[in-house]
Amino acid sequence: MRLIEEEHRTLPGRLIDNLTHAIVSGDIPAGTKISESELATRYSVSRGPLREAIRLLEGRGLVCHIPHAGARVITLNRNEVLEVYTVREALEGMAARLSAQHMSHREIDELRILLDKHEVAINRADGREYFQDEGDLDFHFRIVQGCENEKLINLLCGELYHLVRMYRYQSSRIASRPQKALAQHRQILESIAVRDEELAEILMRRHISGAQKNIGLQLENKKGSNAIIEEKQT
Amino acid sequence: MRLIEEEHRTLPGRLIDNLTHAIVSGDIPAGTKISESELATRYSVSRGPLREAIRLLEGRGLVCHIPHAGARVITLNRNEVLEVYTVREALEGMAARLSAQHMSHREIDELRILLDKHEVAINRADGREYFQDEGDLDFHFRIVQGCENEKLINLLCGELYHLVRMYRYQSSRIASRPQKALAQHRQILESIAVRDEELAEILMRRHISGAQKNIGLQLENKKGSNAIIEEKQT
DNA sequence: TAATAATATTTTGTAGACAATCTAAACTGA
DNA sequence: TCAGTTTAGATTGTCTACAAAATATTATTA
Repeated sequence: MRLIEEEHRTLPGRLIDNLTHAIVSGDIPAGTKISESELATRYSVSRGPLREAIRLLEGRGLVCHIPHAGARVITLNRNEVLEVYTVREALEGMAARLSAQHMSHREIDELRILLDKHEVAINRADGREYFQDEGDLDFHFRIVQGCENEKLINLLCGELYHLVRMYRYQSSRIASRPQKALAQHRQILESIAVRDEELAEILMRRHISGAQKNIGLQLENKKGSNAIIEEKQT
Repeated sequence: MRLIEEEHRTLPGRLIDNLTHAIVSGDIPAGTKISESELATRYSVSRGPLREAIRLLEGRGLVCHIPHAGARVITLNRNEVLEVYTVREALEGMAARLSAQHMSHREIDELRILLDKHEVAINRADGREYFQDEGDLDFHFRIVQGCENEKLINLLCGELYHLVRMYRYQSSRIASRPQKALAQHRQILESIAVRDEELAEILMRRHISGAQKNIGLQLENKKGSNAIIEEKQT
């Protein structure tokens, strides 16, 4: 695994992208210790730029660093996953409200088309959950993009998005109920279409809160399984 | 200005604290270019640890970095300040809701005492706005602490808190209306005391939304004054 | 054999030197 | 005088080497 050879960028920049991707996609699993020397040789760079990249990731909260002991990919236990969803509820609720104010008719129409595609995918029943999950992210992603609040977009599409993806890869797949989620997406979109901010926010919050409950139940049993995973592929 | 000489910590760690404080307190004003060599000599460290600290701050969003051109302290224009307040509204609203669920009677009583202190400070009319502003932050700070959601606490007391402080130092002082704010704080606290989550969230949101409006009006006139401040004390 | 102490090895922290890039100043030509 | 080019300076990017700390290993003793 070498660096994606982009033309002209700086080493820390490339490392940041590579590491971020590796972490959120699960290539470097949660809890893994990050060995500077090993990664340095793997990416064939010296430790300097690598340390900078790690520090940036630490600032973004993807990695936690203990002095003289090195950095580890963060681990989300059940409680922390639920916390993330609470934050999402607040933030995406607001995003939905703002999108109801700002989204163009064009964007709304495009979203309708997107949801239609999801429907056929689901009905074809080839719908491996993968599709629905990615579709879910996609829908939420677009709503967030529509809110026209840069700060909100960065938080949601940056940090929190990464955490949610990490969790999805980390945990065993969820038996989501695509039809239900799709129906809720439709409701949300229509409330945005008629510019009902209040309703848009409420529906979005209910939608995410429901997902949170499902996840809470699902993680109920395997309480012990969230211990830090050690030494697994540094 | 040298490093705060703490016993045993690592250089990047100390630099992070020093720089963060310098930035949010306005010692290094918004927009300032961050010169590696100068800061390195000022803090008497080599550029390595300094670069790490800067990268972490970049990850936290306090600093923005352009390859081969160096890092600058971020600047908030009017619109961005308002955006931050929108995010605060969503997040602190949720925090108030959670605090209504989780705060202990003891914490609530302590907050009542705090508000009493604010009242005498205001009535004595020695209330330089400083007191009220810090008091305001203090109140909000405690509500957030009471929500028992680590993620939420980190976002609010970390990133956003820094941005709000930065803005306060950056802009000319605000003619806030301490009495009105205090009354709202009292309302919020009482809704928490009776465990009315719904009301607590609504009141908190209204409170912050109001502050946002004030700031919007205040920044109305001096639209031009938000240009990036250049080269001023690197 | 088990627990503790001492040593060895690995890993992180820091500094300084060199290379690449950008900025700005000086120069040339019209 | 102004535009464009070239050169000089300063700044950022990267690497290697060394110091300090933590972890792992071995040795010693009860």
